[in-house]
Amino acid sequence: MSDTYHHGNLREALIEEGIRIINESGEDALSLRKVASACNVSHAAPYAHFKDKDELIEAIKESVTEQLMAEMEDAVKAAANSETAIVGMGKRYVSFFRGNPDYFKFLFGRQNITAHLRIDEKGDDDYPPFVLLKETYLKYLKENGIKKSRKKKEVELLKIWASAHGLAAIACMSGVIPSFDWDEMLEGDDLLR
Amino acid sequence: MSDTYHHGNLREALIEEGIRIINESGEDALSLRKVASACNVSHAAPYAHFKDKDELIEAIKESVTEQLMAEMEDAVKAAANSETAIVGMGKRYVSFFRGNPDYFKFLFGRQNITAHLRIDEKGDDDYPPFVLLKETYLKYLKENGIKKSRKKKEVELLKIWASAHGLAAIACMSGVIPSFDWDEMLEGDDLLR
DNA sequence: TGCCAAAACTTGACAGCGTAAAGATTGATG
DNA sequence: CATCAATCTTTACGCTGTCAAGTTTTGGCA
Repeated sequence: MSDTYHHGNLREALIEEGIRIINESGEDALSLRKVASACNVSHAAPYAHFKDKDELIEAIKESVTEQLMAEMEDAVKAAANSETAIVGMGKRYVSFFRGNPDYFKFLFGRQNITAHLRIDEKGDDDYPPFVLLKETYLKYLKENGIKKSRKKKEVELLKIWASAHGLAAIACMSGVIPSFDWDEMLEGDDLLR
Repeated sequence: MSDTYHHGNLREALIEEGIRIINESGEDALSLRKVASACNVSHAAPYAHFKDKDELIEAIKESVTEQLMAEMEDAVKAAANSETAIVGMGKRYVSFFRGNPDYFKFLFGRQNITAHLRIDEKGDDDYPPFVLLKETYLKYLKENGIKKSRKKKEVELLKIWASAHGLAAIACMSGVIPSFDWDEMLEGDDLLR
């Protein structure tokens, strides 16, 4: 078959099939050999386009990130000013990943934390650090006689939790940026209240 | 050797060696066979204690989480009141993972985001969504003629970034908690400003 | 005490994986 | 038309997780 020996667009096809497999079965199911055979190509063919599996995965991540960027740029255009643009971007960022949880797991990890965010509920397998934070927050409200609606409480709890978890994610999973002084950032309490 | 055929404490030994390997070479280097041979035991011996590799990994995660919990509980005890306890826990949470980045990667993912948090710097391979957020934030400051110290700007930027990223992490990587209404939470702007 | 079932561990085997080397096929270029 | 580089196939290797069957040890019961 003269028209299939040279695939013509194998690089893009591999990325596409890779994304499809991740969406259908998660990252663990992604193997070079499966992607190759999904493209009707031998298991070693990808090596003409990618140095190794990591390079294919990197290309897939770039492709997914481009989709996310398109959404965020859209939010910026739709915003009346920069301030609302920031909030809009944040919302798009969160909702993009909420609509594609497998993408987030693929880009950033594979753990499934369980945490009952609802104030009046709890689960046996809740992530212990979160449970501790939640209990302490409720105690804080009680001690100081603070009355808030359920929603307000949950929002506030979630904000604290997201700040800490997000900061840890950024601090630990960022490449080395030597000039940034984390200790200086953390010495005050601004970041966490 | 009657005293080594039955290891006596293989389960704990496997967990310990697993943690050691992760600390030394990262999660990718963790294989059942390596952990087993590090315990001077055949490659199938772990199956007497763990159903499969995932179950060993789960046990290792539990062990690491216990270490983290000990630190957080320490912070609670050291705090004068619940309010400072919250801030203290957040700090411990972040600093625990900063001191053990491999633990965070192991627990939550394997991605290395690159993002120049310093206002006056940038890198070619910065995570695009972060770059967009940063640029928009700087534009917002300029448009409104807001003057702040470098540090204040960086703190504020980091807070916004951490909120969004942390929320996405929580929203996407949490187990299903049916009664929690994410849409209700996200419909207002409280969470992101 | 002696025995026996269950627990702990070994050995051997299998399919799937990533990857390297060598050869076949193709399209483009001179 | 000849040639060469790019692309793809074939073959092979070691490593992996897992299973099945056999061996050793332990603990408890007759």
